[in-house]
Amino acid sequence: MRLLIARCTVDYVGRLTAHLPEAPRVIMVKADGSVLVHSDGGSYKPLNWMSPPCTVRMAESEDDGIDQVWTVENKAGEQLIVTIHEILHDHERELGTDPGLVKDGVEAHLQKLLAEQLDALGDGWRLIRREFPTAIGPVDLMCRDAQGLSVAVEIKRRGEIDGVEQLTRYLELLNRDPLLQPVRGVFAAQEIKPQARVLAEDRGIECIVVDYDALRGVDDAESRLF
Amino acid sequence: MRLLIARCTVDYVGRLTAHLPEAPRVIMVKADGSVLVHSDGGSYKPLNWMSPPCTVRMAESEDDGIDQVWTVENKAGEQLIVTIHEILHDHERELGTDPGLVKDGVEAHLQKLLAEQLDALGDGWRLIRREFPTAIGPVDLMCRDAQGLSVAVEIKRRGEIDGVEQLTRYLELLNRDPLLQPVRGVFAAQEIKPQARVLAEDRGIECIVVDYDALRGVDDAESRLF
DNA sequence: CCGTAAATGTCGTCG
DNA sequence: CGACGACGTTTACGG
Repeated sequence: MRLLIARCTVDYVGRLTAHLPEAPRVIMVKADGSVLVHSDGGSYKPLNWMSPPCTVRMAESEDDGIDQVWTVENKAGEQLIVTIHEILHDHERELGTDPGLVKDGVEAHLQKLLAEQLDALGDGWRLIRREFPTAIGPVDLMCRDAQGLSVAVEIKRRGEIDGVEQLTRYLELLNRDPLLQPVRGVFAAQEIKPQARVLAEDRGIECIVVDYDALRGVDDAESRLF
Repeated sequence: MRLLIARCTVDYVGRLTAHLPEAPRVIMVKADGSVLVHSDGGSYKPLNWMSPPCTVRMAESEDDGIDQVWTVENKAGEQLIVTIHEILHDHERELGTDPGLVKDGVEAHLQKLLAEQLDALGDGWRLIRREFPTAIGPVDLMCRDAQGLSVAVEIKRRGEIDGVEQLTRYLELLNRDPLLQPVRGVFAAQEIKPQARVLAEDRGIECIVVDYDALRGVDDAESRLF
């Protein structure tokens, strides 16, 4: 890991072309050769960057007002050209590999909790399987309701239009299967946007807002019993 | 801008919870209070972060093996807690505001070029308007073909399934308008994924792969004439 | 390696 | 401020 603060000009030529006029910025060079150029604001996204795997070629320059020119290139031939006018700070250190991030609360957990607590979706439901496979991708939960009819459940953290489209595609396909049809759809999310709800209900898809904390609470309570 | 290299533990509690075990990492504190925690590899996305606007509270610690505890919080109450065990490097510098990035080659440009060179889509077409407004959003290009029939064009850099869905929604709506219908659809992109092509053609939508460089070349040549 | 779906997506624009 | 679509989306996961 090398950290530079430098007055620099940066050009990217690849999927698009982008140019950064000269200004002081932070340049981060990671162990895998990737390069990030950050300004002193904005979000976590760098102004410009090159993702690994890539190679860095660093060349001194004789030109007036230019200290070095870095050419960072990946396999696809995309290039990031960093022209360094003046180095203001330069520090390098080995960090080693990171143990990595542990996450909780993403869609996968919501799916697991709902699979264990189907009553949050409907009374008397039975789980056929999670990640029920279809030709165009897996259905989050495939169930049978109390009447034994098929229900395809699409789970999202935030329910938006594309989630409804996704479920619609599944339903269209599943309803061609004589062993399953008729299959109805349920769109379950912690939050459902109004547009998504309108579209879903227009297509006969039921919307259910689920409470992650409540599901987790029940789960924890059950865990403590055993 | 403050750059730290430190052995640290990081916890995020907000839209999800996430934990980083102790390890040496780079911590970037920007002028707007945002904090990024980077490892020495991966891509431009930090392991953990807090986006602006947010506030940082830095507290010394008496605990054994803990130097400082930072609590970064945003308006929504999401928290990033950085526990610093040992500072390995620390540097701070004012960078000022960045002049910002200049881009070229994105979808807007492709749309402009196609609007000027409709013959790349079909002979004898007339442009009705770019960004043709509908209740559910603007259609990239609304045209009339040589027979005077309506054509809705959806433009993408990379043509994938959701682009086809988007165009399908527009067509469904537009075909209810007696002044326009029948409206056919054209899906134009620099690259069209096989699945997207199958879905589009299944719905009677024509797929056209456009050559950005060629369009730009013609455009440049025309520009030089005037 | 391709394809799909998720993301603490982020970022711009427009109402 | 919310909604919506683009993004050099990036990233993870499965066949």
